[in-house]
Amino acid sequence: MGASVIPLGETRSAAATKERILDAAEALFMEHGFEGTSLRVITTAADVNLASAHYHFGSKEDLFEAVLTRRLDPMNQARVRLLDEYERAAAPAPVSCERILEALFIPALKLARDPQRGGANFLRLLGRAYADPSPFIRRFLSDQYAQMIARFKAAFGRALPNLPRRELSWRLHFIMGALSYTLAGTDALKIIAELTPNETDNDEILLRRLAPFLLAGLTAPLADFPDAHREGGEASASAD
Amino acid sequence: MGASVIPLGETRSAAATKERILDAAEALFMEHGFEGTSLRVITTAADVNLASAHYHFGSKEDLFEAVLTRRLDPMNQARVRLLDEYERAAAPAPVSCERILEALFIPALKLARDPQRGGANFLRLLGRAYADPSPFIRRFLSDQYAQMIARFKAAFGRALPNLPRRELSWRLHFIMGALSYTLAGTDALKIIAELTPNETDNDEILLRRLAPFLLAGLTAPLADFPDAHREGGEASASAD
DNA sequence: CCGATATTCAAACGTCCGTTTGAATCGTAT
DNA sequence: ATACGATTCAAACGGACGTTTGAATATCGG
Repeated sequence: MGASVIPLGETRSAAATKERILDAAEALFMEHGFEGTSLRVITTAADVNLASAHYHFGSKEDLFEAVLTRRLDPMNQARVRLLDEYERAAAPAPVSCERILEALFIPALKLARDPQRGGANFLRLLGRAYADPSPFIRRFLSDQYAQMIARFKAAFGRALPNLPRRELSWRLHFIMGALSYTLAGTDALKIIAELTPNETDNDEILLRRLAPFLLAGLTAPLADFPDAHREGGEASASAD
Repeated sequence: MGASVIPLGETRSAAATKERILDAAEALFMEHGFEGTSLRVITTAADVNLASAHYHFGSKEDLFEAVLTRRLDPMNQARVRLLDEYERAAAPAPVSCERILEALFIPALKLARDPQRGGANFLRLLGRAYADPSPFIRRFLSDQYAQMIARFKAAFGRALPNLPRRELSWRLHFIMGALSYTLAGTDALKIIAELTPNETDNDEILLRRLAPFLLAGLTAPLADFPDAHREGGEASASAD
């Protein structure tokens, strides 16, 4: 469980308070966003005194980062660990793209299906954090993801030796975009697409549909436009 | 220009005030989000009295919707119009997927490259609105997009007659996800992917990379798992 | 059991929020 | 020029915000 370890000089009940705050904050940040969630509603939901939040976490921003770190850090570590495993198993051959995508998705899937650990709630919060304007959130995510992204980019580079690094960067960017957007689960466009709610709630089905889609994009042949052989689409654009 | 039309009983300078407010709100909402932007900083930036915002728009939420509508409505109308054109030109054959994607992208491109109309700023704001938790934003986007999405889904259905409708819905969902995420341009993961800033700022290059990626995903062969016959990554990851 | 430390608590701090008000000013048709 | 509606303005409203304080309470090593 990992969370049952009580740091130096920290009371058992204090650790429980911290976790109750984190749990409430996770659910509420997910529901109303960072700016839209006050410490007062968080501490009320956690049945904890308002000042406790500052005592344990320092500030609202620090609390938000703690909420993200609690689950994001283990998830990204699991991703890298899984990729390591795959690479060891495949050596000296490179790991296939399918497998690399699996290493990216499976830890997210596991988290999503573990209701005791916040699960889907957290992934939706994470997906929203990607699009949050606050500078401190962006800085935080950069730091958290830098290692993992670099690791996976190297792996994809070995799996796709003929794909220029530049193009690979783009495609990895698109993959993370589709993934985070899908995990965020904003229901606005989902409903429009006439997907049954049951379908989009089940993250497993969702990601298993997403993986083949992304795999095809990742391995797509190189586009033939070196830069601008096509002139900027008039309305009646004769598109090739 | 379209914006120079002054509605009944509205003074010329009043129309200018409304537009100054909209411009300032667009830039600031993009920068700090809905909850993180106060009417006071908007009206200060617009060099307008605080009460004017309420006089012209009623409430902060109404102002936000007005900011979105001003550009989103024409863009989506242009998309449908362009698709109509392509269909008329191709009839009785169905329009190709490439063309349909073009109809989806070109109006966004045109908007992005028109600096006089807010351009890229607005697209980033839009991308963020997709992930915003506020219910009124979600409801608004649903209403705005319902028609256009249905229209494009039908076109894709004709272009890909062998793709089950259900699968098409998913893939359209992923497309909108990757598109909105990319347009949002959150720089956190961009920088990680080691893309030069110059590259991600140029929306044209960006979208022209995205289109082939999405096209490949859209036309990918059907995944072979009806539900769960796939044995996934065996390495400690029997993800069921 | 005691003393020190960790934690909780109610209350208050100053600030900013969205919104409202009522009077002053502007623009324009008569 | 005047009257009238449209618009701007400074000021204030009550309330919610993040944070701080200092006393009260719980916890635990000695």
